[in-house]
Amino acid sequence: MPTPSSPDPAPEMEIVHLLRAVTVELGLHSARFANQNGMHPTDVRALIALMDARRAGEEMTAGRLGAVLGLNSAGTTALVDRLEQAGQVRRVRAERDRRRVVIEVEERAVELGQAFFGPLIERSVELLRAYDERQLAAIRGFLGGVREAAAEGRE
Amino acid sequence: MPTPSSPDPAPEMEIVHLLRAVTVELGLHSARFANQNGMHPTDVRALIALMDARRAGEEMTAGRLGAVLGLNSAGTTALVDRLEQAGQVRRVRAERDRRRVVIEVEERAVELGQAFFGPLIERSVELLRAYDERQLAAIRGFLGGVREAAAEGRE
DNA sequence: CCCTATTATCTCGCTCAGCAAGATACTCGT
DNA sequence: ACGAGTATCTTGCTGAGCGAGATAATAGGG
Repeated sequence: MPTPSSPDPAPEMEIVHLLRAVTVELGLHSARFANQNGMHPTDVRALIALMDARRAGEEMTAGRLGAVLGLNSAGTTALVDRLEQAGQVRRVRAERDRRRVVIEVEERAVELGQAFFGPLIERSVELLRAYDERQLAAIRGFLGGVREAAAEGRE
Repeated sequence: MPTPSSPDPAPEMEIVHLLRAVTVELGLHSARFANQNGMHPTDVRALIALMDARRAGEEMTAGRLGAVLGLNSAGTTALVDRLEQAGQVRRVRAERDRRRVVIEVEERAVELGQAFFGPLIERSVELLRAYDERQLAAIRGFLGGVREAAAEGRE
């Protein structure tokens, strides 16, 4: 009898704990990337948000970036200052509305990120290739469902 | 043509991005828990580590906790001070080796955590119940594989 | 066309989490 | 019982992020 006092948890709990463990491990992985490049966790999150926006073809302004990261305006300015000084990002005043500052990632930062996260991403894609469409649908469904459940209650 | 300049990425990338999105969303979820209770992200991570240890039936000392969270000894002391003052944790000098300080979570913190994370966990278990054993094996395999890949290069 | 309300970013002063270095307290092998 | 080793705590400091408010640009009603 492994844990005699516990009320025999559902077998699904194993996967729930596994998902949590993965998020912890990915967080530590990002932290290593931050350390190696003299950055802070928030800087990494910012770069990820910026690259997501770029891939989606959307402009990322200082304000939107701060909102995504949960920073106020002062913190956002400091963050962009830091990233700009490190040469990972540049400020571009918007032509149309010159109050807005569009943040663009430098090619340098993109390459840095790919060099570090590339192997992990490749390994993940490899793992997925071993599964059939029904299994992939399950993975998609589970992850999407958890994301939705976690996103609930965001004001 | 959605993104004419991109080199047509593997369809598996969708799931990789989805996993990253889930980790971001879970991070924000934890941050909300921290905010609502006047805590900091590190405090939440500490409570999670403590409850994991408790479930595994292991003692968690100040030193081990600091190592898990990547804090040095000063930061660890400050962290435990904070949690103790908030009544979420108690210090217990070990009988055998009185240099060691075992950290135990107060029942109050466990209940707080279950009240907040319970619904999300329950929803996740529900999602999983919709899949057959072959699909669950795929989810386990993928998450476990990513965890292992991310854990590589941890000194 | 000006004047006001609104929006977007930045500046200033501060708080507090976490770090480096070292002090303190306890244990164990010889 | 003493010196090396281990676990935690103390001190002083750095810097990320916050609150409040300044600055700059736009949009709309008179």
